[in-house]
Amino acid sequence: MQETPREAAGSKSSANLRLLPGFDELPEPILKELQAIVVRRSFEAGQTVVEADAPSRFTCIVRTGILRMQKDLPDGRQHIVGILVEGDLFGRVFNGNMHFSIEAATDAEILAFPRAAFEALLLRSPELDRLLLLHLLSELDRARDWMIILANPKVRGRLAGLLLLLCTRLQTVDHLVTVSGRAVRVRIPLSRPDVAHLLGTRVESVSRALHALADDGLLDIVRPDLLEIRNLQALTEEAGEPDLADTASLLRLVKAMRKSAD
Amino acid sequence: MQETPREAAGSKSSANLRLLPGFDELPEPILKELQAIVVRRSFEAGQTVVEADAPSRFTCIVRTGILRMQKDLPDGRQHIVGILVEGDLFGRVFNGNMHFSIEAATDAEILAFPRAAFEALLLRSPELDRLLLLHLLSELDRARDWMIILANPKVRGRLAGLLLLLCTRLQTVDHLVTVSGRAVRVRIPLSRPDVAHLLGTRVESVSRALHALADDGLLDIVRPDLLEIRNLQALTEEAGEPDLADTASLLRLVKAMRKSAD
DNA sequence: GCCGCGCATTGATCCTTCGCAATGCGCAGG
DNA sequence: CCTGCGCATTGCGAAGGATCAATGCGCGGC
Repeated sequence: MQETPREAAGSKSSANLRLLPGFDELPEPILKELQAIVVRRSFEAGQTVVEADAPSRFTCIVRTGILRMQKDLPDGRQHIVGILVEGDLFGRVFNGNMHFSIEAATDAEILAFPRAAFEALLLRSPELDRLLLLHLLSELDRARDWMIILANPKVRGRLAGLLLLLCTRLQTVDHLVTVSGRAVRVRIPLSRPDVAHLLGTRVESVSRALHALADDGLLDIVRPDLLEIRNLQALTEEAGEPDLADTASLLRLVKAMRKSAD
Repeated sequence: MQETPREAAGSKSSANLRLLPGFDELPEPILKELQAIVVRRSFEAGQTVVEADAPSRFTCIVRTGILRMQKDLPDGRQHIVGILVEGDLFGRVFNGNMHFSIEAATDAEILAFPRAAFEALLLRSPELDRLLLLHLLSELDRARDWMIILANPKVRGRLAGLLLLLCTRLQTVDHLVTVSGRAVRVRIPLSRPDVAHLLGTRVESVSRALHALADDGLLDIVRPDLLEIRNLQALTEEAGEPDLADTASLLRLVKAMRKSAD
């Protein structure tokens, strides 16, 4: 949030916090106070949202778009340690700064709460506090899922895992995951280099692994950034981790959408 | 905590909670209440502390020993997603269960707080709540550090990263990290298969990578589980991530101990 | 003291992936 | 329309790691 956003603080009223996941259960007065301190900020794809190790002056929620958390290595390379989508929360509270930078992977809009005010609110509202706690817990779960994906020795397996994770992670984001017939269609909001960094490999290997999966009929490559997963089951086995991403919920999604299509 | 510990609940009074990191700042009455509900439990190396996905009935703190968090894969393999040392906190609060199991890597003693009572206390004590929050944040940082290590394409680099992480992580544990002359001596509380799982590779590769580092003079292998790191700097470069583990604090440790040895 | 077992290491071979170079494709600017 | 640029893909030789098998080592049981 240290970077100068293209659009300065937007209208404070237009952001309906109640629509954010979990926020509908906050008591009315707390919502009002949040509403009063929130600042809306826009970023273009590629812009830096937070500099690594910079004093973090805001706690933020992603309103639209996709952000990537990344660590810049001394040799110039960078490693992605996670992505943030609609409704995700980021920023420090109470201590320290973030050890990674955050960049906009797509055009994005952020709701920012000045840190001091947010912390004060945290102390007064157990509900908000618990919301944050639960968020951190699930973030931790996700980080561990990611670790398991990364520990897969084969690029193919890691890629399969990543695709599954993205599917479940992007479910809630409009137009990125859709079900067509008996297949799941996914728009990958990351470039090939991004994916390669994420998986600890190179673009070429990603390309090869992806096409290998396509050749084996597990998925179709509609466009470089648009995949159609034809065999979720096989992909899960490929990843070697069944409950990795919440595949169950994905399968439910598929069934539900297939049923409604009947 | 569902497993039957060899020794049943120990004496409640003998556990001095104030000695735990962070706990000395809790207000007296809260400490008293924690003291009242805590149960001490012992586990032998290899025993299961918590079953994955089992209803988690306790929130726990490691008192002595090392635990490993691991995910059991359907094909029988298992992946380690983290280790817990003295003072670390684990267990769910408010929702869900853990998606990984916890095993004792060494003989271990833990302090267990019944979940319901602990949660009630959390709601009444902002200090305890914040302690948990901060703990989760640093746990998240660690998970991300680990991700970066795992994303390293070369086994050698991942191993270097793991060693550094272990050094800083085990600093606080007696007799595991010591400084002798200009070298750091570290006892690895994990077996080779454990390390291999952790790094997403096999025992053979771990062995080869370790001996390669030894051949290059970065470290000495005193015993299979006892390493003497001779060149922290080079090891850090090998890992490709400078502030990965808190190497700075390690260097400070080295300097401090060297100075005191003069 | 001998044996068997678990663990770490070493060796040899095969497969995967890396790393570099070249090609193909879409797109914006001249 | 052509050109240059960015990105994805493909090909190929070389390096690294996986895999299987065999050897050493420490330790508890007999």
